[in-house]
Amino acid sequence: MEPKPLRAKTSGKEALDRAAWIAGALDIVARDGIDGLRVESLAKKLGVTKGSFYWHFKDRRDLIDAVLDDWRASRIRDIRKQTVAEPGGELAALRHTIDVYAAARNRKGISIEAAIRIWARQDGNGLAVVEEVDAERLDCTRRLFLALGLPAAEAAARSALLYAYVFGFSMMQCGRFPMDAAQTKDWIVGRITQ
Amino acid sequence: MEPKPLRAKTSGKEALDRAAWIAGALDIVARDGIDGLRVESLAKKLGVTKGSFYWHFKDRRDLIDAVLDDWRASRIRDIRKQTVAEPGGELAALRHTIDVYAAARNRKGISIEAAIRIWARQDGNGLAVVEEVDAERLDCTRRLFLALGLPAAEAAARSALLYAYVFGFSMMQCGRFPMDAAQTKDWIVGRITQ
DNA sequence: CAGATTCCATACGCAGCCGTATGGTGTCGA
DNA sequence: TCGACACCATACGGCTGCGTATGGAATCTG
Repeated sequence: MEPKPLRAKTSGKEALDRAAWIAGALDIVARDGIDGLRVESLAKKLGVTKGSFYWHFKDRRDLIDAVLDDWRASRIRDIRKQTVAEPGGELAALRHTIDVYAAARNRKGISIEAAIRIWARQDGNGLAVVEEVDAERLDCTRRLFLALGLPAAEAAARSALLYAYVFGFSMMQCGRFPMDAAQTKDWIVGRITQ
Repeated sequence: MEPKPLRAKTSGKEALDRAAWIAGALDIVARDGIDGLRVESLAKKLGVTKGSFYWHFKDRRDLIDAVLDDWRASRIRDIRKQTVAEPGGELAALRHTIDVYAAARNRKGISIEAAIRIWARQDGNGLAVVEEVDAERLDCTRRLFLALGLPAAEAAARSALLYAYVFGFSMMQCGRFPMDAAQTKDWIVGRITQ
């Protein structure tokens, strides 16, 4: 009954699907931003022409919305995965979350996030997506603080500080900072979580 | 002896100088980013044609560099102004700095900063400018913490937390957040400064 | 095997933008 | 009054990018 949309081509070249286009688009977004995401250059990067693109997508906006949906889903999936904690392991989970998100590694993810966030200032749909991700992230860390027994207001404040710090830190990773000193980081993590 | 380059035109229309072009450029950068800064659209916004632009600037890159220089100078001037403190007033100066920089107002300034920072990831000159501004801001707040008698490592860590928080907060001001609750803000400010 | 469907190439018109070349108008100094 | 210069308009060629129209090759279906 399933139409089985992905056909296993016997020839050497695999047919592209929307997921492949979105993956390629994310590479470009990380480097050039949403505005730098061009149909023809993306097609060239994938080794095809835009004739292929306009078969999979209605227009450029359709691609952008697909990228946005993909990003939202992956970001929500990730924050939920990073913030799972056994009872009693909430503090370790918080430290782990800060460590993962405020990392010099994951440059591509940071670039994508920054690009989407900047662009979303001028776009209603993008704005909604960013707000959903922000809300979920704040909620996940807030729940951990609540599980540690903190009062609601302090849990909200700590999660806000955590998120703002992590995001601000990652956004400033253009150049090497004195911020990446281990001693400084440890002090900050303690200040947020304890 | 001075060549007096700016002539007071007696006619109604004032002649444009580089400063006027830069000011107009900053408006566009705030809305569309550096990549959205186009010579012809900027000229249209200023009520002239690009014939005028190419008299004042060598090319589009020349304008961008001028915008960068202007932004760096104004940001360094501003952080120095906001962080002056009488002896004994360092804590108040720190609170004032957080209040000024992590404000929902000043949306244009935040947009400009974010746009420049994003764009600087792909540009050497922009990167250098951003790093200069970051270094100066970190240094200004660090000096305040040092004046409060904190040890050097903690002063550095606090200034890093302050900067990352303020910047992350301002970058997330797309939608309304639970972060702007007065109670939450007060808790965070205390956590950073005390 | 014949037709339908999937996936992509090619070609076209249109628009935006860059940088240059060139001409025009107003203002200044001698 | 007369160049000289500051400031800007107009016009041009070239490039990039969007979206569409159309054709073609490969695969699936009956």
